[in-house]
Amino acid sequence: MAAQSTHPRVRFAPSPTGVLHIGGARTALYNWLFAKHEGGELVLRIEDTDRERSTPENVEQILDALRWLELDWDEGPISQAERAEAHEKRLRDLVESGRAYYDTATADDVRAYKEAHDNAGYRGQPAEEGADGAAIRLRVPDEGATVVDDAIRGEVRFENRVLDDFVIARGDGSVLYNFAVAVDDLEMDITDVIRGDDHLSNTPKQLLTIEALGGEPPRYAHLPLLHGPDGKKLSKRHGAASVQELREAGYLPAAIRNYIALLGWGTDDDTTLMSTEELVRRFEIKDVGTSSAIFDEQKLRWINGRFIREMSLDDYTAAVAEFTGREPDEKLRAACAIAQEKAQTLAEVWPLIGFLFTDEPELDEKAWKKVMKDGSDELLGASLEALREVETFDVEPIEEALSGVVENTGAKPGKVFQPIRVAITGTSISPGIFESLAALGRERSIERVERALARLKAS
RNA sequence: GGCCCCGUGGUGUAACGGUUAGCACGCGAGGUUUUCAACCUCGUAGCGCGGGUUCGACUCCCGCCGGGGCUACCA
Repeated sequence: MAAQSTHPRVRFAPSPTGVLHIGGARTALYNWLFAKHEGGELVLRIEDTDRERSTPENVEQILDALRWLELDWDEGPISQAERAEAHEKRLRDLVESGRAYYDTATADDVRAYKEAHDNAGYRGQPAEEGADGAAIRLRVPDEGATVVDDAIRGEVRFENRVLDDFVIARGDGSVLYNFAVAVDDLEMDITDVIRGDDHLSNTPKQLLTIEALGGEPPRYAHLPLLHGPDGKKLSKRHGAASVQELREAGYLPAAIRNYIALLGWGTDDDTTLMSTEELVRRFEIKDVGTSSAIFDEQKLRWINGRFIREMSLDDYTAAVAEFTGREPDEKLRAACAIAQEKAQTLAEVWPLIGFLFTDEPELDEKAWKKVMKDGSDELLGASLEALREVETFDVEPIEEALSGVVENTGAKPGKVFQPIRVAITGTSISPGIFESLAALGRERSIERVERALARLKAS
């Protein structure tokens, strides 16, 4: 096993498909939390031995998503291209030392071999060097076992006799992932690798490669995979499945960090809401669970709402400004002030305050029908009179005036307030009615109520 | 098929040989209330199945079932 280091070098390697999935985000977060908690450094390696997938644009999108999530790294991104020389050299070393050999066997050949040998691992016959299109395979020992000492699952044992001599380089000389990553981990002095469970079965290959190279392997930790609500692997079909989509849906980076940290890891004292600082302080890789989890957006919504309500007005205004592409000016700040308690996500804010930023709010006919009943015209008329007489158009005087209407008419508060709400916002859902009126201002409030009244009388 | 991992309410988790199986989201009811939220109270629902081991098993062992991963000259 790797030597204990007081200064861990942790590497993580998101797939550069252009989309940072929730699972990938969680892996990145755990790597980040681990590195911070242990006081080590985080190395970002791009898994781009597949050149078709990892276009520069895709890579940049992944980096963007990570930056937005506020997960920074100390070194990298390291790309395949800049490591090519090292890979070739190690490859040559292995062939020269006899630990790897040229082989022309096809996938069918390998299958046939296994069938003939009771599912034993494939063992090839070395071909002439440079034989046409020959790939290079690593020689796997026949005896013993390759054991992964996993920080989360404990020892996982793979019998060498069932492991194939696997291909480490293609016929054209280019190297394969399991070889490349093993060489990089070794040469870059990586001490800890935290990644998805789907790599557990690949780990013996990497272990064997490092062993053949005469190096010490890093410590591994394999995270259980994430699934969608149907228990299948999480994908776009399950709604928001990527960090980019979560961002568009109006979630806060800190809330996402809190939520996905809890997907597979929990505290011993039932704490749910945690600042990132607290996450860093409490995160222990050994406490990560072993069973796969299902991404549940409802709980994320709840956590996000809690984070929103705890933000300062300035931070909140800035977040809303960024999300809506507006200036975080006084006007927006005032609007945010009356809506902060109401929204679970940033996306829900604008529908609540948009009426303040338009001359004529869009009217929700359904809401109008539901609210404007018999007698609404009289109550609205009375409210209009009361509003006209308010001296200072602030929350308290407005409340006083409208409460007077409720008292004088003996109507239920809702009968008085809802028509006003629809009149000034166009909908039946809005921030507090007094706050909304005050924010809209005298002129516009009165004008809108007049307009509604006219429409009411006309019908 | 072979190899490997996993299995506590609908969801995320805690307890890990002895508790009325805890917490949170959700859901339901009530309260508060100018709408919607928020907030408060109460409630709902769980150890996949079958064998062992043990005085005692959610916890340990075995089998089964279920889910997932790998099994590429993909990553």
